[in-house]
Amino acid sequence: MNYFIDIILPIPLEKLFTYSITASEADFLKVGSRVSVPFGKSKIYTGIVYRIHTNAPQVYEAKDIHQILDEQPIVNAKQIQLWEWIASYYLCTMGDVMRAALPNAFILESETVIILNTNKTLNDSELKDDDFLVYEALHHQSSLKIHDIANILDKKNVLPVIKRLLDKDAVFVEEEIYEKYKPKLVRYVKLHSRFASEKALQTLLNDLKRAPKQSQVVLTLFSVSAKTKKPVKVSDLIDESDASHAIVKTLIDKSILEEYYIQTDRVQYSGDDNEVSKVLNEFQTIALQEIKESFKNQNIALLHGVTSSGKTEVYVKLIEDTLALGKQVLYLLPEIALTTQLVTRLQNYFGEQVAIYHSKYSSQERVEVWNHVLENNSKAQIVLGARSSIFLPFDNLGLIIVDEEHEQSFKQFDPAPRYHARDTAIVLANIHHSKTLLGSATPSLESYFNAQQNKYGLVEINMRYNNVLMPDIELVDIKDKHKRKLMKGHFSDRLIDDMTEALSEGQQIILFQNRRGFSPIVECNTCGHSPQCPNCDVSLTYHQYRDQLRCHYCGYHTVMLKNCSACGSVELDSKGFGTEQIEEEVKILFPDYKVARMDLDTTRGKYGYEKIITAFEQQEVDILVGTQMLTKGLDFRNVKLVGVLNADNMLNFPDFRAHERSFQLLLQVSGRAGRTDDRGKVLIQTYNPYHTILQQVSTNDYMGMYKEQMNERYNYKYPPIYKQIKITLKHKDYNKVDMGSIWYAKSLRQIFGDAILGPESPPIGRIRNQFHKNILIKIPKKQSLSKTKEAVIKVNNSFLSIKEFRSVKVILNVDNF
DNA sequence: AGCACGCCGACT
DNA sequence: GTCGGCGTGCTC
Repeated sequence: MNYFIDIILPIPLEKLFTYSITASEADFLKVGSRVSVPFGKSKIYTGIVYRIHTNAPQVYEAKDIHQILDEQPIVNAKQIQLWEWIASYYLCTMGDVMRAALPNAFILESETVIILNTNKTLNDSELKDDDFLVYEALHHQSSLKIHDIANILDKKNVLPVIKRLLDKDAVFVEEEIYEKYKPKLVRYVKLHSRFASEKALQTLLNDLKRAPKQSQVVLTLFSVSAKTKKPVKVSDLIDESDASHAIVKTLIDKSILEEYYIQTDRVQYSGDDNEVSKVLNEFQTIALQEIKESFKNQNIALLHGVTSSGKTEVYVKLIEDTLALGKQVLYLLPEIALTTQLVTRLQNYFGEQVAIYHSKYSSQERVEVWNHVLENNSKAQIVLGARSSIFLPFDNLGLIIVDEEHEQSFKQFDPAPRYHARDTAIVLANIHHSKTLLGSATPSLESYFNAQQNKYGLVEINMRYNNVLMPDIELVDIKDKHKRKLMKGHFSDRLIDDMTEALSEGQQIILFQNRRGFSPIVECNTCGHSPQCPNCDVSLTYHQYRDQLRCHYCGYHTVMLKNCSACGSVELDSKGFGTEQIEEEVKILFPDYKVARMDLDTTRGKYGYEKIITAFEQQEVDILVGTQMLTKGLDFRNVKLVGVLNADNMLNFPDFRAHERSFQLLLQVSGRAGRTDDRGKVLIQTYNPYHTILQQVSTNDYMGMYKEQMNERYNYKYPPIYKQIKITLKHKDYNKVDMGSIWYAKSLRQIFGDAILGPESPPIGRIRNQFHKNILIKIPKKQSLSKTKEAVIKVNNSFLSIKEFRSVKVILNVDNF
């Protein structure tokens, strides 16, 4: 009997690939294990076993596998089920899902190495210059990688050189693969076993009398191990005994000490004993009861609790209950909220049982978390993670919490799979027959709609913790202030007055400036020209801290120009205002107070974010100026005043969700104000104080916003009433995308009629030298989603089979919001 | 996606 | 004349 396996490869191809295996391999292998397989001419890839069977492929001969990489599967059946759902729902391949799901270190790829053939000596004159350089280099280094050779020759295409050397038998090539995950080893020492007896020890101590340093190290070793009753780390021993590495090394060389290694975790929790969870107040208790009640009949509940109503405490109780049942908990958060106080808080309650998983973790650290979850280790009973943690190998999830459920960062946009972690989490929970709790102070319309339709249970908390009052939100009409000359820069007299007052009372202030679409742009005062990005259709934005012009889309940057590139005039002015400019203005208005800025530029680096937060928490900073980041999961005690410098730019953003988003964002920032007993104050500056959204924000009227926005969604056929799929076509040649998108839209219209919008050029028509076109499909709720997708795939396949369009990149984005 | 093969313009 | 551009086709 011949055995075969179908495997998933991490490449965006629809097909699975079939390889041949031996009977004993068939016996050993399990679905979900990794194998490495030869793929194409020379490469070796990592694949996941999807199916083991005995049906030989008909039209080709299956290759043998290269190697089995795991003794036990690293992916379980439930995960494969989830992967399949993602691939079919979000219109991507299993390979795409695999790449997103596994930590990088699990995906091994081979690297070609070039080795000198020592049995053959070549005459230098037989070789070309480049060939000779490589040949020479190989005499010094036993092997070279393609990349090394490219460096030596300083050119990209080195394959012809290697080919010539191969033809001359001067070198071999080999494919090398190596395990990327390396366990972290820590060096320990103990006294060599030959001194186990009392007598031998005495002799040793006598012998060491003439080496005081060494003897001190040995004595320290005794005292440390007596005190801690644990193995002694070399690093601790050196610290304790005040000795050098050299002395320890001598002792090891003399076989007085013995070294050994223990594998440790890269991420360790080293907190104190766990705190007992807090007693809930009456509103929280009611909410908890209602959630439990709702879970009896429904699998999903939406917790709508105003800012600082203490949702976290409710979660903690639910987590405790789930753990008591011996089940795992997944707690999803937007990426940025993970670096903050909430993590510490949960660790205080649950200590070692909390594992954290997000993109700032190195690939090695992720493998460790993955393995802990896979083994259902006590160290990973609660996983606190960003969207990608839905891919961890859970086996018995009892509860998934999606906190800040409305956050758009749960949706992955760029590489496929373009999944929404909240929606995928619900599917994951179904697979595990577990419960899902969505939480937010400003739920997304789709979730609230689902709750209204009784698809989800709905629980509300309308009181803030400790009965703190909701902040007083006031709209400031800056059009009027401008008219009456009451503006200083971007600050109204009202805002300045309130700031002065708050500062004089020793309280802190947050100023919020949404940067999106409103960055400082340089404009020539003479001709009105503003410098554009050479690769994208956008104006460059000015960054003061480096005196640079930058493009936010492709990363292009250049030094600030001295003259206008169009007319040569020296009168260049920066228009618009970003956080940097606000910071400058605050410094001038309040020179006696300390200002800090928090945005993408200042939070770069692993701890950039924490540093600013801590400084603000410790009240080293009086005024914090920042972007969206400020809204996420932060809890400051002493903030009296929140100022929004301009609410209009986000309201006018061309997107059907702009109003919903603005509402959410403004209420979230407002929530930063007044978290202690003093009532907080929020000032929102706007040119348009009668805008309904702003009115709804100022009265905290979620229902009003919901009803009005839903009305619009009905009228204009937008989600959550209609489903939508966005199709983006990209190409560097404008005519090609243009013709392609017209063709594509036409074919779709033949099936869906006027449910098709476009093709349209997006507001920014060119990014990284690629022209974009968008087509939108609006799907009524009653229309079968799977049928629709089948039709889309059909159109897509015929599109790709047209020769002229083959080079056009097509992106299918399901639920592109 | 990568990678090889193959055909055409711009330089030592 | 070669180098290197990218269009095309294929991967068990």
